[in-house]
Amino acid sequence: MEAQTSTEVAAARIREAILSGELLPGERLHQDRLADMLGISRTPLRAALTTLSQTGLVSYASNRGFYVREFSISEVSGAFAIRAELEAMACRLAATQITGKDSEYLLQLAAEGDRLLQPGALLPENLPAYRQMNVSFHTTIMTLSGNPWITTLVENLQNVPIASDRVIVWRDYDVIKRSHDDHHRIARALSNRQAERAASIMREHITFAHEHLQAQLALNPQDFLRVPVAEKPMKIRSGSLKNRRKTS
Amino acid sequence: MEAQTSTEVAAARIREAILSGELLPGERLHQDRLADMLGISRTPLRAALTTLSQTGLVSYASNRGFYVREFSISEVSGAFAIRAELEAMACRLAATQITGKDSEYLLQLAAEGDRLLQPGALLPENLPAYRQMNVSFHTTIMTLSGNPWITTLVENLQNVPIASDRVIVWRDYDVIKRSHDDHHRIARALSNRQAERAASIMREHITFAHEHLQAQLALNPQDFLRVPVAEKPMKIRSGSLKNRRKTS
DNA sequence: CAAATTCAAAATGTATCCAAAAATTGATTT
DNA sequence: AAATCAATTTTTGGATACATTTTGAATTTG
Repeated sequence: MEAQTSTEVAAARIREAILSGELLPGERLHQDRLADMLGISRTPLRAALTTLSQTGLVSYASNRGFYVREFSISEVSGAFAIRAELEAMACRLAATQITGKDSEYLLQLAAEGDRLLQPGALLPENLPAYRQMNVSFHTTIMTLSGNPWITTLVENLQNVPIASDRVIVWRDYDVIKRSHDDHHRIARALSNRQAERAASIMREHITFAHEHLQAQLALNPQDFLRVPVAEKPMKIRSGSLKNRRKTS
Repeated sequence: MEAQTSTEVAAARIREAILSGELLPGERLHQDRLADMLGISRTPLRAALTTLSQTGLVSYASNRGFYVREFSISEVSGAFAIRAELEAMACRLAATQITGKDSEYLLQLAAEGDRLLQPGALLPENLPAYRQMNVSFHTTIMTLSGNPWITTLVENLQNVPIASDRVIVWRDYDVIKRSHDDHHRIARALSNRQAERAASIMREHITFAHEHLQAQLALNPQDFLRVPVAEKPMKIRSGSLKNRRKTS
């Protein structure tokens, strides 16, 4: 088990709390209270908040403290647009230098997706696995691009709550099926070193995901208020992050 | 004059020290020493280092401290490649929504460049002004794109020491002249809403800058060991950041 | 003699305390 | 009654003290 400093734990915990909607956009992050809730002192808490403020999840004003950052619709859209461009670029680069082993891995991920979609629907119990497969597929390609900045920058963009590829609208089977078919085509195009083709499919893949998400957001906003992301609960003490006060 | 917290001052000071080469890549950043050098305690210093580690200038390992981050050649190249792509994208987006006033400003910046290059060379005393004009030109276009992420992400890439657009190889007049001619063409293309044309020129503009910089780096590496960036010296106490020890 | 081990010194991580700034409250004035 | 201002409270920023981890050199052991 690797050693984790309480700053890192706090940062991860707060990050999850924000992405999951436990802490709402615009909400003030009182240092005393938060530190108390997490059971740590203000020093590591402030370090964690400083980290998060640089990654963009938290905003900060000197002498006024930290807030959960608010994202405008245009920022969310913008994040998708850049992701589409960067991941298309990743495809272009990856296609020129992909090895047989790499293609095999991508095709394997696609096959795993097939398996998870076999029932003719994305079952709730298969959602985490599918999500994991999806993340792996995208990050693998970005890694294969050979340009580490793509991974880094896209990671930044994932911090925009709704634009995260951890969000999957899993109710609409047809859309998922088609999206997964994109994965197959991308994997094949990369295997065949069809750079521009892979890039095009990827661009459309992400652009459509954006469009679809926006449509869903307009229809069922409540589904996105609390995005289910908690893979590993990462519990520090017991109880929720909110509604805890000093006991002394 | 706006209030600045000592954390912010320290971050700015260390940032400059790294970009200017005063602190060398890979160098260990001892907290006690650095704090002492800057005349502050470790608390704000650590906050500053945390900030810098998130922006990518400083690397960090838990319980092992902070280091000046080392960049591989491939990372520097990668940063340029992404910049080329993102700024080309900015051109594409800006072209569709540019106003007369915006074009006028870009053309004005180009005209200022003409004025600075009038002598038939980029004189050392004109270098800061030219650099400023160059930065303004690029950031203006990114702002006009309407996608704030472009500016944010490119700013991240600027933290890669050599890939910063504050670096201008000002000795080679022909190259600068041609590069500045690109600016004119980009400004005109944007004014005429020629999106793809503007994007193409911008991509080549940055790609060539990279190529030229690499060639220069191979020829005269010493020119890049200490990149002259200090516009505002930002002196905290007197003396250099290095070679100071506790006096007690 | 080399590798492993131990233990002290040094450096990092965290808690607590103090100072400075901002927010709030209440009184006062218009 | 609304606005203004001063005093109080709250909250943030920074310094110091303490705890934990790492490091490195001396010592031991095979």
